[in-house]
Amino acid sequence: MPSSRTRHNRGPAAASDNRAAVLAAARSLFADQGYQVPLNAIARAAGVGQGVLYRHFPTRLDLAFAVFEENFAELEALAADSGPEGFGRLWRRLVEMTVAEAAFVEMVVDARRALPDYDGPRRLAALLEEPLRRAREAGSAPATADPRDVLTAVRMVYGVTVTEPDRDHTRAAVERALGLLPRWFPPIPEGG
Amino acid sequence: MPSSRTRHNRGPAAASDNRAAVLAAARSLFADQGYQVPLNAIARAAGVGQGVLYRHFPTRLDLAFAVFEENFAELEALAADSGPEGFGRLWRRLVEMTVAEAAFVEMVVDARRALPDYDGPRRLAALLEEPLRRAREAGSAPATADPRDVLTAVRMVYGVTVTEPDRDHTRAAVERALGLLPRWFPPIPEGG
Amino acid sequence: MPSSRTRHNRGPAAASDNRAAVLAAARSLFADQGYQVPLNAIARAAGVGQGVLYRHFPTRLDLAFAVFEENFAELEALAADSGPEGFGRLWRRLVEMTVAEAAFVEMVVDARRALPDYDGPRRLAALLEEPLRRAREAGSAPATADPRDVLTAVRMVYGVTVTEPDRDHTRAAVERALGLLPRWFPPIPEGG
Amino acid sequence: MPSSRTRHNRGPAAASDNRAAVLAAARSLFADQGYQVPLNAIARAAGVGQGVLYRHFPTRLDLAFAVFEENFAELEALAADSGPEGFGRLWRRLVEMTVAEAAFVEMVVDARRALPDYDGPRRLAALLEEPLRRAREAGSAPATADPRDVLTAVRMVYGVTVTEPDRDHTRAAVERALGLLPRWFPPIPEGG
DNA sequence: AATGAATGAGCCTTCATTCAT
DNA sequence: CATGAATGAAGGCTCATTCAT
Repeated sequence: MPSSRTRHNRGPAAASDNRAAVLAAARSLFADQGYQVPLNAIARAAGVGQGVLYRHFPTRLDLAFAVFEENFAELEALAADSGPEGFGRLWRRLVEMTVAEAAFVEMVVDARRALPDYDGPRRLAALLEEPLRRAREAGSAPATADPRDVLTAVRMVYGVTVTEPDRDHTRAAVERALGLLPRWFPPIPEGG
Repeated sequence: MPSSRTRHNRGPAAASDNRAAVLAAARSLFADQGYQVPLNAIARAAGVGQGVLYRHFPTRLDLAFAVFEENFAELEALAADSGPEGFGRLWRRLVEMTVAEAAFVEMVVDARRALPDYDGPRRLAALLEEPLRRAREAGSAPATADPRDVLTAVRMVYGVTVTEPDRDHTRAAVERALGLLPRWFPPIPEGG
Repeated sequence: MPSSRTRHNRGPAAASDNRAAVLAAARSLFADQGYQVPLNAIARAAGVGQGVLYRHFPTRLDLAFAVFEENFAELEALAADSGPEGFGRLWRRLVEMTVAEAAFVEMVVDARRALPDYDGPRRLAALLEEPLRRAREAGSAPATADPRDVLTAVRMVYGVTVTEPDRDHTRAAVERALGLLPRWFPPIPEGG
Repeated sequence: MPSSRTRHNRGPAAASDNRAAVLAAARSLFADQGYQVPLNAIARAAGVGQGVLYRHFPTRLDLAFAVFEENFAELEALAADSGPEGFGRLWRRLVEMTVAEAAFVEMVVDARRALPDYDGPRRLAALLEEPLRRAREAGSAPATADPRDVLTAVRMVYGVTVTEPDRDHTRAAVERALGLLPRWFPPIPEGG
């Protein structure tokens, strides 16, 4: 009999619901408050106990991995796109993610520090390989263009994003930054 | 006779030594651990009590202002340099500072947030004005080159720096980033 | 196995015990040391960690509200008392509370400062209304007697209490003070 | 040769100036911020070093004694006043002091706690003796009126003063309190 | 398996008091 | 004697992590 004074323990069946709620809350708070947002704030926003968070995600990194796995998956899906526009779309999405979720980048940094053989950057490089090759073949990228350049450019955009105190100016700041990159990094379409 | 349990009070004459010790410790720890390093760690590293730090620098920003005022001064001195190479030197020094002391950039961000009329960015833009004008006249920068582009580029370099978990790779990562910027941003000379 | 270095985590079931322990410790220390007693002293006296105190009572005022809500409730119960003696009992209890728990008064002052629409004084005035009306009707209070007079008299008794350094003399000092008030404020019965 | 970097050490001749400056600052800050105002705030307001304050007044009590000795002296002068109005003036001045300088009362309390044979209250009682005797003889105070009643009444006024969060209402609150005291305590004249 | 409370270390800040010059 | 800096204890608050139920 559920106590009238405590929340319902909904049992094992709720586990995946809880996990999803934590992930959604984490994504939202990572985006709003950054990667270092207090974990208890995430649990609270998810409407679950602290224990649930730790059960599903023993460390902050585990949680961030799960949150941003979706980002990886989305990027990989986009990379599988065949057209000659593939690289452009991928780049634009990377920029959007960096702007909207700087925590994505911070997570990768944290992971590389904590887990020496974390493969995030390699995974990103790998998914960029083929679209970039096609761009080179199509002449929309120079022969020397390399996935590492793209990852570096993402880090550059990240730098502009996190040093902008006024969110209303972030887009303009990022546009100025993109303007400094080589032309083969397509700019963000207006209003995008 | 100084107590064996408390540190010696070296008297007011030590004030400037202590201030200098705090500044040195702060510079070192800002460089090593970033702008958000605990203030008590700085006091400890300087070999002074907490109170000394607060007496000299009531807030973290006051401390960072004092530490990085030297950076501003150095850059302004460099900017007063005449020759057509002025902008190149300034840019290289900005990059070095950003790499060695990412906290410099973080301080500016914090100041802009906390003190709406903080003039750091304007001061940087102002000192870039003249060297950049000369560079444009000498044809080593395009007519459209603007101090705001330079500040944006610094933020981009910052992004690369703080996302590099392995300090041994920072230089290579920054070089790759500089390679993506327009040619009028001179690269760092080898071994520099 | 609980560590020998850390206290036992008695689990959520202990929550209400802990809350009660904090309240009891707070009441005791408020009475002994006044409203400004360090919060960590309260946590220590309650045998709980700092966090527990902050979890249950995020601010000093929250804690004091909880402690002194009992006082309000007791006074309201007393006020519901019918007979013509109602006001006399209420007054005597108010005096006792003020003497034993000057922090009660200090809490109301703090609340008025921190929360402009704190209703403590209005609540006290309201509960006095009816008993005082009956006292006026019974001729034991003058027609002009007003709840505000009663609250003022409580503040006067408070003044005598907190300026008495020797607790053994507090009763005598308060009796002298009551002797200066109009007769419709019944004195404390001897030995009371 | 006075250093250009530190304030002038004005030598022994300045001692009494400094003492006076500290007293003036202390009176002002005691009145504004209460008896527990930080001592370094007093030194700062007086424009002297901490050491000066401690040299002249080793403890807070020593400082408060010196500040409020003037109050005692003023009251004693007033008490020497012969007319039948003597007590009334004395009482009004006591009330004014209590309202404007609650720290006066707090000092007496602190002194009684710290120095068991502090004679402040006796001194006050003594200076009240004669004026009160005259008032009794003139029929403006009852035969039972006693200096201890007056001191108690001061403590009552103090209670009203320190529990008033809004300084703009202090006068009204005190007037209500005076209205509850026996008639032989003359009220404050309007606008007084 | 979920709950949500407990713990305590850590950091921030203030201020009474001491003391070299 | 004055100066004014140094000290460090104290207290406030937060949050990562653990754990009884």
